[in-house]
Amino acid sequence: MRKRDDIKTELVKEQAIKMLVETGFDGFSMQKLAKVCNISVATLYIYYQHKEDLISKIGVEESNRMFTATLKNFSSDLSFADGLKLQWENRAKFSLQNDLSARLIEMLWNSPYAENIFENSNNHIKDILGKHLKNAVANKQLIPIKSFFVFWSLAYGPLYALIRFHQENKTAFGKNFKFNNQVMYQTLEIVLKGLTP
Amino acid sequence: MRKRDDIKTELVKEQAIKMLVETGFDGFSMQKLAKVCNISVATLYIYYQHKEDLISKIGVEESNRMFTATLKNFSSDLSFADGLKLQWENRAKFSLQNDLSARLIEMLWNSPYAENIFENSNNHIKDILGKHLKNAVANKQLIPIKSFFVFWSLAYGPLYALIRFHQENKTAFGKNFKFNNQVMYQTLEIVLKGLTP
DNA sequence: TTAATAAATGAACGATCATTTACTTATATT
DNA sequence: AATATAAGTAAATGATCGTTCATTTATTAA
Repeated sequence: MRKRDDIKTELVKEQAIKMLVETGFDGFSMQKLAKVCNISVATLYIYYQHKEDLISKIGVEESNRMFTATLKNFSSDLSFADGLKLQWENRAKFSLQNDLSARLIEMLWNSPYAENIFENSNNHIKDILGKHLKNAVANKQLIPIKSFFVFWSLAYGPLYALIRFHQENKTAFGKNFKFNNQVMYQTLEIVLKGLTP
Repeated sequence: MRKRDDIKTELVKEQAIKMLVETGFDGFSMQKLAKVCNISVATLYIYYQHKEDLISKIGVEESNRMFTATLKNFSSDLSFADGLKLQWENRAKFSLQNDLSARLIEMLWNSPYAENIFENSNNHIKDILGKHLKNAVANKQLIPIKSFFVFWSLAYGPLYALIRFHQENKTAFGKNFKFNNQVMYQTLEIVLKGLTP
């Protein structure tokens, strides 16, 4: 028996993410990935069954990292404002500190891979956020909202828009925009103004 | 001189969008596109210089269609609430009636193609929305917001989240969600609650 | 020290890729 | 009716694709 080289497997993940983000789904290939990692293509097929498996597995792993980071220290029993603030801070921190991962997740959401990757991973989140929403309405910290989706759009949509602007920094719409805490807290304040009774 | 077959060029655009959305950037190829359109690959190279040119040109065209549709009947002189409502309605209508185009635009935003496609197309929009924002603040129809990006995130972020849920309908997060006017107007109402003095 | 075994590889497979070339076809203008 | 010219094509180019296979290498357990 020989142990799998953890450094090599991590290198593969890291370089795969980099290549996918920088060159897109077209532009990414197994042979290029192997070359960049200085390993044999065949080694990739020891780690993963096929290309789709590689992309899917890495996608699942990265999005789980993001979900976990976003919910760090969160509890459905937190007051509505505190809970929302914590999640905004967590999510923003993750996106800033894991730029490539955040971009990859965004790419995967808008690709045919999404169906496999995000199939079940969201039930857990939905449960937790749904409970938080329910508590908040019951405690009159939040105006009555029946639809989870309406709630989500209002409570998190603006943050994701800000993060997107930041990611697009060098191109397109977000030119000259820099995300920082001041911008985030100002936005959050107005979101809370709308959502609280 | 022989005239270019408009029906054929439109068929190419339509099928290219369909293939890109349904099979992703990997999964799309010039040869497959030609076969689906029952034309020769070489014909594609009469219409477009190369693959990237094809994707970029179609992307520019579709996003211009979307921007134009979103701003239909809009004027910076409309009251803040009226202007916002109109844009929400326009944008929602476009996304529902042009599902594939809306999905393609979303894919392109999160791809390396974005830099070429959306390079300049946004200055116009930013001008118009910026003016509307300014007027609204001056007329005290809107709380004072300094940053255009903060404003955009709050005013449009929730709508785009709703549309995304609707697009993801069959997969992932948006399972069982159906976009309709009631949902849109309820969300808009709360957005306005936050944004108006 | 050795036997067992999984990790890792180099080299190859046929398929498909983007793109080009030499050629034919259709039509607008004369 | 003839000519010019762009549209359109069939077939091929070499490169690269995803994947496999026979073989070697490293390491664990005995």
